Amino acid sequence: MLSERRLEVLRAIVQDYVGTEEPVGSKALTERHNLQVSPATVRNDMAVLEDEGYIAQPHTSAGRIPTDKGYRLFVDKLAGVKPLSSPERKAIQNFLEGAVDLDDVVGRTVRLLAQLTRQVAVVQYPSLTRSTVRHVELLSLAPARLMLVLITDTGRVEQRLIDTPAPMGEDALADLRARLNSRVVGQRFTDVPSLVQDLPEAFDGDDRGTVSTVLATLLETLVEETEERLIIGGTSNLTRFGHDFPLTIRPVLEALEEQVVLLKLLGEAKDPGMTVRIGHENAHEGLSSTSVVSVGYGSGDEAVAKLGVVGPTRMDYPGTMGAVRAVARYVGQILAES
Amino acid sequence: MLSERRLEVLRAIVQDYVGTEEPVGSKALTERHNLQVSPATVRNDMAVLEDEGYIAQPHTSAGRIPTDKGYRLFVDKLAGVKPLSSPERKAIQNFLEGAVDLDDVVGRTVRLLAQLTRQVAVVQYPSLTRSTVRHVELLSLAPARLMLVLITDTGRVEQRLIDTPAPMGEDALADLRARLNSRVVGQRFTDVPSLVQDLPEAFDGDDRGTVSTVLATLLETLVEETEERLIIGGTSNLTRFGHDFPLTIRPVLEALEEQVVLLKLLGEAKDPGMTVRIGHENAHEGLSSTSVVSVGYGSGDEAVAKLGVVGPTRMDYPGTMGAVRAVARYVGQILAES
DNA sequence: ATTTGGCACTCCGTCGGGGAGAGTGCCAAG
DNA sequence: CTTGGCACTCTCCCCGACGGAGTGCCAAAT
Repeated sequence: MLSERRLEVLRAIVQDYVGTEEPVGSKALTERHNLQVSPATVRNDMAVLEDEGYIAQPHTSAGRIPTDKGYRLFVDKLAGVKPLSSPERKAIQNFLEGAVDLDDVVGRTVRLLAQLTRQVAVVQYPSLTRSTVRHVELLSLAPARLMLVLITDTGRVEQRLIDTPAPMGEDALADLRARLNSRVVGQRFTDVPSLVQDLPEAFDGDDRGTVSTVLATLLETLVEETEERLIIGGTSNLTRFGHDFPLTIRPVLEALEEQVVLLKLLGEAKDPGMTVRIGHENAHEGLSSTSVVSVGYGSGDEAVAKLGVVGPTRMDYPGTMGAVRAVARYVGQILAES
Repeated sequence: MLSERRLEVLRAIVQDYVGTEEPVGSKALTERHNLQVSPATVRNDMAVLEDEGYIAQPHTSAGRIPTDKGYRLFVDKLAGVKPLSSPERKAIQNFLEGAVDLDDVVGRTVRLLAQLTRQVAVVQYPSLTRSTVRHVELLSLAPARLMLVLITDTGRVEQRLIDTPAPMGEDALADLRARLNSRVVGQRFTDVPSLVQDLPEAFDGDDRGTVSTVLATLLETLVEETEERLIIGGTSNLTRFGHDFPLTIRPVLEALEEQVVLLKLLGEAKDPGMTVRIGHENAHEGLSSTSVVSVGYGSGDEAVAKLGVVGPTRMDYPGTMGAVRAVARYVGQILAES
């Protein structure tokens, strides 16, 4: 186990390196932080920290920089979550409250998060899987053509065109609409299949086939759209990445364009609370020099989706974590209200 | 007026510079293109071209590179639009045909365009202004709360929550729904206001106020959502920009994040056909070293939105223009079919 | 009048050497 | 275990030299 002072040295190294982006040496450390020891002592501690793999030196006779393992320890043991200032909180609330619909909420959130953290922000749309049904609507567009509209409690709307095997009368359609809604409104998406499977039996003749088609499309929509959407923002913050970034920034931009990668990234964070994945802890290779801070958010107690930021491993973890957590809370409030 | 050969020299300079990204000298030119003259002659021509402002040299005794004016002449007079190869066309068609809904079409288009041109692609959603109404739906969510759903002929769906001054009966609601649809279905969005303004008169008492509220929201949606949406893709291609790109790439990324800027950019291209804006021709400062190639697309004869690419002024104009035009055509076809 | 070869000149990019500076590791003393 | 001292190692930066590519101009040729 590392002694108290050595942990303190590690904390100081992380803080300085995050601030200056330059390897930090023993002398500078003793000056900037009032460790009550001499540079020589710090050097000894650094040697130990390096042996243990928490810090490294880019070249012999350069200062030290934290390794992924060092950041991990810093995040787990040494750093708290920095609460936002009260003006910041106000700004968040004001900014989010102007939103008119779900798209707008998500759009504002991603911009807000990018601005607050000065990093790349990622916001996942509220998942259908954990949502409930607010309403199902069936519209007759043409004799044998229906449109199915699905509205969720988070305000998301999905629509599908259905070509039916046979035309369906207005009465039967109204009947189906009513039966459908009475069964599924307020229910979770995952429960819908079992709730509607016997519906065709209430209809006769051609209508029975039509109802089956409609239900098939509905279930298909539930499955397909479980494939989640997300949006990103603040990519221009990547240019703040470092001096060497031609090589660094490219794979990151590529990874960010692959929604699949991002979804997996967010999905891997099992912890319902905040998750921080540092450098190589991210499975994706292009993100091996970035850290991802993510957290679930939702309209109620339960998380319906995730949001987070992607930035260089050398980031201000306490501040970033504070911003991410605060934004998630406020978005949750907004969603609950609407 | 420039002589035939001088134009030929300019063309050669543009082509070489686009290929090599390096200033091109007189000797290399005569070797690579079989101009039937000596380097010395080419040097004289270059001096003239430089006087006229078509080319410039980064430093004395370096080769020449085209200026914005040079590219402009190249695009207007010297270069055609390079048609895509037949496998490319096939690939486009296959890739776009798998799309299931409008979001998917637009998403696939932007990825396709980015991949094809290896540049940043921008695709605007079909505009509501020039669309027609396919259906309007009103749902009762709660006693005094309605949801308005608007479906366009391009498959776009907009929804709005409405808090009404008083509850409305199911019958009155059905009546309103029927009247509304009979008036506006198939009509252009711009014509809707005049077509519905007298609708409240058909209702009595509380309902009249409710109807007015609904119509107000409908008209508001038409106006607000005329503010167009767009998506971009292929930002990682920016890393191909040049060697000096830390400074170049930043303002471009920032501009791309400002949807307003992009919309204005596309909007400024008045020509219904293809428009190429080169370097400083773009009003936005951050885009002064980029060119924008854009074209309208639509489901019928008329353009309903635009798409295009943003890349360095040093780009392969014929190839890019060919790809942009081809993609626009195929997307138009897909939209017309659905 | 235009084209061509020749030639001197300019300027960039690169490479190697020489400090200066920062930081380390180690050692011996406190 | 801590501290001061000291020699050592690297990096970074500046400088000057050099090679090369390309130009501009001129005088001769077509």
